Amino acid sequence: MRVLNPNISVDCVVFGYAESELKVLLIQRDASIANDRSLLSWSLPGDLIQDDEGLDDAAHRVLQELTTLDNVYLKQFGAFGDPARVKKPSDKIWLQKTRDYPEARVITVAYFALVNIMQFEPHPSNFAVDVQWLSFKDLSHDLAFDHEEIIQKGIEALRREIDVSPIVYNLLPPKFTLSQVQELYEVISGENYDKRNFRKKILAKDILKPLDEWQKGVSHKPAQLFELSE
Amino acid sequence: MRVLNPNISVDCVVFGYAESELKVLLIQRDASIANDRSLLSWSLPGDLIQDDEGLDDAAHRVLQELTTLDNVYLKQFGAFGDPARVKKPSDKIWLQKTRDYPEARVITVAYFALVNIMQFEPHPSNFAVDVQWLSFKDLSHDLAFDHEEIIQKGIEALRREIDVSPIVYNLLPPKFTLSQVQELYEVISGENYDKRNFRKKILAKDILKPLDEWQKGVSHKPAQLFELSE
DNA sequence: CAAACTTAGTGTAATAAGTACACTAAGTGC
DNA sequence: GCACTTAGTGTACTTATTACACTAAGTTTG
Repeated sequence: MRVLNPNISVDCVVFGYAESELKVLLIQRDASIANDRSLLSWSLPGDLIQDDEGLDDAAHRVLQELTTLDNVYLKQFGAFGDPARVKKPSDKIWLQKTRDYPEARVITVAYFALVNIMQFEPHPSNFAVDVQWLSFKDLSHDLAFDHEEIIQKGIEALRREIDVSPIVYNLLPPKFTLSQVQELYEVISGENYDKRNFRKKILAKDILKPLDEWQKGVSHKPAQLFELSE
Repeated sequence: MRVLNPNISVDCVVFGYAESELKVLLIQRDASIANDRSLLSWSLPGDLIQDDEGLDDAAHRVLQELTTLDNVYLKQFGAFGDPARVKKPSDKIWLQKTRDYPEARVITVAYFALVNIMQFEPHPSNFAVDVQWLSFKDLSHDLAFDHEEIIQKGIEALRREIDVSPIVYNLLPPKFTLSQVQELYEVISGENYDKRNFRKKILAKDILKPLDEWQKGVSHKPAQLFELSE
């Protein structure tokens, strides 16, 4: 039996990468409950946890329930508990319509995930009526609750991780070119790197395996493909 | 009016430094309630949050209430929410005796702090009957709840922070020698450094100001004292 | 009071890591 | 075949990291 804890939620900041841009997976909550289009603001996939599940489990479950995304790497990066997290009228109304204890103080534990947009096709389900990859750089300023702040902290956590763990390759297809890797690093860090130096550094890590395969269908010299070794 | 949220607590891992060792500030919970000495296990200073206070505020308040420590730098480093966090009989009894909802699922948001043992003299208060600095390296294995794991994660968070921010100086007295700094770094990281290289590195950061003062009362060449600039 | 002891304090050479920089190669489109 | 586009490569220079050993200034001891 499913008992939701009224005070604790999880939220997932799912990053994707396409068209040379970082994307964030956002959902639109079902507004039919209210017949009010202003409730159709974007929010992170997240929900209350169950009383008998772990935080990591809750994050996986919620992500699966709302977006059908399964089996992704999720990493906790912070808890957000400003008592004034819920101040927008649309958030209040939405809580009224959907929660058993709409006035409850809620803190949320935030996770980030990295997925390859092409491999994972999210679909809305449960109370999500739409799921979209939105460009990180032009996120609207009226996300639900404090989700804008959470996303901001999420990318900072991602930046801290980028040089110590190979997780960024989750954002790329299984076979990729070094230029793709470089562009991805540049998008995440907001800096530009020298091509030769970047390749030197990335190959020195010894985690990429060159393949006997080359890009196809590009109108210039095709690049060699690589994959993550192991 | 004070309304405690039954599901959310904060815990503080307060690090100190003395006798060349890292110490952790632990409290002993009041066992008189139960007349049972087995409840006298050590635990981190922590308690439920109030419904109308922020997480950071709660951490400061709780630390102040239990140890009288005030005005310390606290940094959030994780949320712990294993549904089986409470499994030791002594923890269960203690919750029964002290909490309005002893069976409630509780997740805790953990903070770490660094204080100079000489400058902050903690005293037990509220439900703490004793406060002690215990050596990190020989912490007993029967801390309350999952506090051992929290402390472990706390030191990992501290290690990540040590080279990017000057917070470690919170552990030292206002005036200190470079050898003290080195020893502190070694204790925290668990590694040994070359004296000359270490001094070069630490002085290159340009955050230490040499004073016209020297150690006194030591039976060897006295070392020059430094302070954190600004 | 001299010798032993303890920790402070200092520089240099060698190696490794990071940076700056420009041309040729291999495709496609016209 | 010429223009265009991105791939791919090496070297010199600068900066950071490492390894390493002796003298200095006190105290303690015999």
